[in-house]
Parts: sequence; C-alpha cells; structure tokens
Amino acid sequence: MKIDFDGIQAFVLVAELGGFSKAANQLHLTQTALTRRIQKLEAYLSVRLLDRTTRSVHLTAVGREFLPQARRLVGETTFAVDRLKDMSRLGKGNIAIASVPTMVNHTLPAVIREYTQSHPGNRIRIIESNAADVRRTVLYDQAEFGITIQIDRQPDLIEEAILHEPFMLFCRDEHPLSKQKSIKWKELRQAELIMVGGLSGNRALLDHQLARNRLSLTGMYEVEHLSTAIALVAAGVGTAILPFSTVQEGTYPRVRRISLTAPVIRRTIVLIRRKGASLSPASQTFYDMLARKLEATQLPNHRQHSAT
Amino acid sequence: MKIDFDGIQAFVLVAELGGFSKAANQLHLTQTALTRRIQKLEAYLSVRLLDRTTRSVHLTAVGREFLPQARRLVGETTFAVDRLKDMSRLGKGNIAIASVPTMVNHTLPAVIREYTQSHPGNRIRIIESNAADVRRTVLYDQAEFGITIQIDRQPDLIEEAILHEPFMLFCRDEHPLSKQKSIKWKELRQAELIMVGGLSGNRALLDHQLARNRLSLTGMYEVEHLSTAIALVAAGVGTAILPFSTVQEGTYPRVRRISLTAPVIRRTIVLIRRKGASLSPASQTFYDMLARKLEATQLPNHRQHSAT
DNA sequence: TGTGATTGATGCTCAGTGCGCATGTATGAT
DNA sequence: ATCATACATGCGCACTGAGCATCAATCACA
Repeated sequence: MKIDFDGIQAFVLVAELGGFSKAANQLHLTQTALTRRIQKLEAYLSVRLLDRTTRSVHLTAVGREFLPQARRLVGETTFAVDRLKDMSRLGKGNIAIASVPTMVNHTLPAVIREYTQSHPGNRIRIIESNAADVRRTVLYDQAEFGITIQIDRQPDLIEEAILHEPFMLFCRDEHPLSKQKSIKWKELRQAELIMVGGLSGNRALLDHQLARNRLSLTGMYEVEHLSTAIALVAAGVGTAILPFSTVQEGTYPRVRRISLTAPVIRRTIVLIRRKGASLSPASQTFYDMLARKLEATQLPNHRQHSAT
Repeated sequence: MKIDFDGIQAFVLVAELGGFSKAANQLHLTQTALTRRIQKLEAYLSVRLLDRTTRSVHLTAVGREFLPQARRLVGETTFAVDRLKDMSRLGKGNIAIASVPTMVNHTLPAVIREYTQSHPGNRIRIIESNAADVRRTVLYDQAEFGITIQIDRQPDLIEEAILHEPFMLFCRDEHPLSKQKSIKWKELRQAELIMVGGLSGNRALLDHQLARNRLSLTGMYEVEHLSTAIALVAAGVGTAILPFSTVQEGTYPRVRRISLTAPVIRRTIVLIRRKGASLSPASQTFYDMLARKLEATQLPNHRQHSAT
C-alpha cells in the first residue's frame, strides 16, 4: 500500500540513461543499491519494467507504457517540492498585508522598496482599510498580518507595538499658534478644526481618551482620511489634530506641528497576526523588516512587546 | 535531495481529515508516527505546513497553497501505480499479436474468445502479415509475440513449436481423386493446381522441401492467400496443396482432404518472441492460453519445444 | 576464436530510519 | 475547576536500504 517513489525515480533515470551504473552515478548511489531499488519496485508491482542482460537494459512493453507517466510524476513532484523549498531558502511567495491608510503612506513604501530589492519577484498585495477591518482581515486569514492602531486587545491575535506617537496640532506657518512649542487641548479653537469621521480608528481613540479627561471636540469640518485633513491644512483651510507621523518630512513645507498637552494623547501602531498561525517565510521576512525599520525610526519611546 | 513522498501523502491526509489521529487511523499508523512524518517533511522543506495546537490542526498559508498540488500529485501517483499493479493482478493491458493469416482464421478466434471472457476490457491488436514480416514485427517490438511458420532459426528470437501439420491435397468431392486416401506428389496433375504466390512462407517452405526431393510444382493458377485458394477449390476450379488445418471442419462440405506422400511434407507453426524480452502479464496470459489450446488440439504429432 | 573489460546480480554486514509504547502537555468542554 | 481529547516527546527496537566484495554474463577487439 506504500508508494515507492524512490523506485519510480530510479526507474525513470535508468530508463533514460540506459544503464544502472550511469544512473547510479547521477544519483550518487552505487550500482548495487540501484539494482535493488528496481528489483524492489518490480516486486511490489509484480511487473517487469526493464529487461536486462548483464550488458544492456531495455524497457519492457509495460515499462515503455509507464515511463512517460513516471517521468511526469517525478518531474512534477520534484518541481513542486523544489518550489516549496525555495519559499524558505529564497523567501519566495506572495504576501498580503492589511493596513490602515496612514501606515500605507508612511512606512510601508520604504519597506516595500527595501524588500523587493532583496527579494524580487514576489507579489505584494496591500489591503487598505480602517482599524477594525484590518483586524478582521487578519482574523479571517485574508492577510497573514496587519498594521493597525491598537484598540481593544483580542485573544485570537498577537500584537506587537511598533510605534508610539502623540497626536499633535497641525497648522500653516502663518497661523497664530505656529510659533508655539505646545498648546493645551482646552486652548484649542474648535471652530477651525478639521476632524476625521467617526468610522476612523483614530477618531475613536481620540474621543475615548479625551472623554477620560472630560474633554470633547467638535470640528467645523469633517473628512474621511487623515491625508485629506492634512491637505486642507496645507491649503490654509484650518487646523487639524493628527498623529505625529502623518506628514512625511518636507512634504508640506508650510505646515507646522505643535505638541498637544494636558494630556498628551498617543496612539500605538501595532503589528497583528493570528495567534498560533505561523507566517510564511516571505511574510515573516517582510514582517521582520517592517518591525526593524520602525524600531530604527522610533522617536519618543522605545518599541514595546505586548504579545500574549 | 530525496523526495519524501510518504510525508506529502501524510500531509494531504492530515489536512483533509483535519487531524493527526484520524489520518493515522486511516493510514494504519499511530499518531506518533504521523506526527514525526509531518515534522520531518516540514524540516526538510524548512516550511511550516500545518499550524497545530494540542487540540486542532489548521493549514498555514504555504500549506494551503501546497495542498491542491500535493493532493493531485499523490492522487495521480497512486492511481498510476495501482493501474500498474492491476496489470499483473488482473492481467490488464493491451496485447499486440503478429500472425500469419492462416492462424488468424484457424486458432486465434477461439483463443481470443476465451481470453476476452476471462479478461474483459483489454484491447487486442492483430498484425496480420506473411511469415517473414511476422518475424520482423516481433523483432522490432511492434508485437510482443507472433505466430508464424518455422523457417530459418534466428538468434534473437525464441521459438516454441505449437503445431505440426502436413500439406495435403484439397479437392471437391466429384473430383476423381476424392475417394483416395493418399496420393504421391509425382502423381499430381499440375495443370489443375492452384498455387499460392512466391511471397508466401508456405510456398517457400514447400518449394524448398520439394527441391530436396528433386520435385517441383507449377500451377495453372496462382493466388495470394490460402483462403483464396480454398475458395477456388470449393468453387470447383481446381485442386490445391495446403496445410491440413486450412479449412475449419464443416466450412466447405464438398471439399475433401487427401494425404500427400513420398515425401510427407510438414509445416511447423511456432510461437516466437524476442529473446531476453519478458512478456507483459496480459501478453503472457494470452501466450500461455494459445500454447495450451494448440497443445490440446494437437493432431498428428506432439508439441515440441525448440527454445534456445 | 579467445581474452579482457564492462555491466548487472548477489551474499553479507552494518548503520540509520522510522515505528510504537508510554508519557507529557496544552486545549476545549462541561 | 476538572476531565477528556489530541498533538508532542523520550526511548528502545526492528527493519530497511546502502556499500563492499565478488560473481556471472556479454560484448569488443585482437
């Protein structure tokens, strides 16, 4: 009931090279061992595949019929296995990442560039959605890992914090506050605030933290994404409260960042992956690169582990 | 460099049944052994295929990608191997027989009927040609064995005599000779003789034997095949010298056979096959049936072996 | 025709692999 | 909290399969 794959492989090679010794040589085996393999295979099948005199080897009718099949089977199997081995050796394989939009703009591009240089040819799919959906995407295994804002801990996910950053006030350089180093939440003029919509994880986090300090915000404007908010700020429409790293250095020359205190509210960016689910070699490599990258660009705090 | 087929098979089964114990049970193995197989496979590939807690088993991303391939490979391989095993166990497989026309009409039909009853579903191909071509067909491996007239022995072929039969005179019942029990070659009236063409092995054999007795024949008529000759005899055209078994009993009611003596000339029908080439199980079975059948219907002489 | 070289087969020995038993450990259900 | 279940591990053992030495048969070449 057991398939003698070695035997089949040996048969193919002997048939193709037309001799035991040649085939043995190529398989790094002795002729003895190879003879025995073929004998075993034939005994198992109770069919003679090769007619051999002491000098020559020829296919039997059955062997001739079986050879093409055998060759194909051996070829396809070794190919599939080799491809699988490449996955770990060369980190081949496709990657699917779920991420909140901020990080797609912020850190991912650099990591992707670095990754594709060292591991070319791998397809990378980015699933961009809000914090809650990123969790779902990872949980339902649509992506092997995700980048999101830390909200409530979930038992089926492993979280690894990679970035702590404060929410700050963003305004244009001609704004009255632009020269201040910091400002308190209470001092904000809410009328000029550009807020992000309630579906955003950032908004939820912000509201929650402010509520704990008996504060609340109502903006004049409401937009969907952080990037829209920053664009409006740059255009001089108003001010916005956004995470520190929302703007890349130098993208908007006239936009200034001002610390918000009393209290300082931070958001934590975490890498999440399914608990008990190991990453594919490709994803693992990417995951590690991402973590290392963010560790290096860490600003105020250190990277923290919060695995379960 | 060695393909762990057992491992792949184990992987497929564990993945499909969703558990080691269930798969182990189906493979008639202990769960221990199966665990080790998967571990070995994963170590060899340096890739995790199954994420397992102590309670449950789930595919990893890589495993999910590999599973369909693995399933197909295992399936096709076991299928091919099983089919091959059937060849010996059930005598499955195609048969190609080379034969001289006489025997196609004479003995083959009965054997084919018997064979297809015990081994249904096997395709039988009959390659019908003259004695020399039958040899060539077998020699060049177009057929695994052949039925032909014994001519010159050939070193690369194994011959097994299965039928000795005398040449006899065939005539219609109203013919003057039809009541005689025997007649000498010299007494033949050559003018009414229907001969077969020179390409025929029978003709060559006959001429050769007659020449050794300083006899020769020239017929009025010349045809290609024995069956044509007998048809002409039946139609009352003339007489013909043909091997004993050319007519099936009762086919031509008005045709009589008369022994030819001084000398009695016989032809020997032999089974031939390539030396050193083993027959496929299907062919072997057919070959044996054929030999046994002819042994049973043996007329004047006993079956003789003349293998090398 | 004879002799040597080549090639597959076989007897024997030994090491490594893979199996099972007993047991450990983690998880999910009640 | 406790029990039952299902995968993992330590250990010992048997068997498979590899290699060495040698044999046997065939082909090539003189």
